[in-house]
Amino acid sequence: MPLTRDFFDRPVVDVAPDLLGRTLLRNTPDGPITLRLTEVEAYDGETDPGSHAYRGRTARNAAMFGPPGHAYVYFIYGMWFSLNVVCGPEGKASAVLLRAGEILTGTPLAADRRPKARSANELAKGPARLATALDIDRTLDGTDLCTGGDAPLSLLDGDPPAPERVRNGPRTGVGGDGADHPWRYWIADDPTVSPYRRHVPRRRATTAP
DNA sequence: ATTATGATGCTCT
DNA sequence: GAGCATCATAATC
Repeated sequence: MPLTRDFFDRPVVDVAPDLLGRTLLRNTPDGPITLRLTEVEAYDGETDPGSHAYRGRTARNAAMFGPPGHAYVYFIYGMWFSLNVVCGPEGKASAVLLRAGEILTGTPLAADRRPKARSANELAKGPARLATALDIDRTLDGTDLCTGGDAPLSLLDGDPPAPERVRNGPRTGVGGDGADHPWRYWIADDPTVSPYRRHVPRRRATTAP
């Protein structure tokens, strides 16, 4: 069964841990892939400087201001996509970044898209890897994840972990004033959770003086 | 094990 | 122009 609109129409820090263990279903042109979520991060557009929506609505983040339960997909670092689920009431732009998971079915399809993965655990171990494995790009931005069935992308109820298995800590790669929030959630000891990396400010090579 | 760096282009100021 | 919610690879301990 798909998760309901009401599931996502709650504070983002409540929805995020509740997404662990849920099933993400991606119907690709070549067939379905399912994934069990093991790692997520919450971004609160109202109060959180780490959120893409903190400075207001733009063309890129428009989906975050729409109804809950829809996808927000963005392009990053010139080559990757990341998948989020919009949470909270329409107009309050919060979202959960889906960071990692365990591929349950359609593993050959995922492996074809991730030729550099050295094990099944690496197929979706990180937000860009997850998006690559599941063939997710900006054409899915704004799509409804509560439809189920043959929809291109949906979130189903799945198999949540026992509450004592849920861990939380600071978010990966988030610096500045948003770094303090312990809004990364993962399943303890799960081999598909990505390694934590602290934010490192980096500047591209400048042109010669 | 950790730390560094190139790739690559869009978005916002 | 500066920075980016990353990945893969290489260098070094």
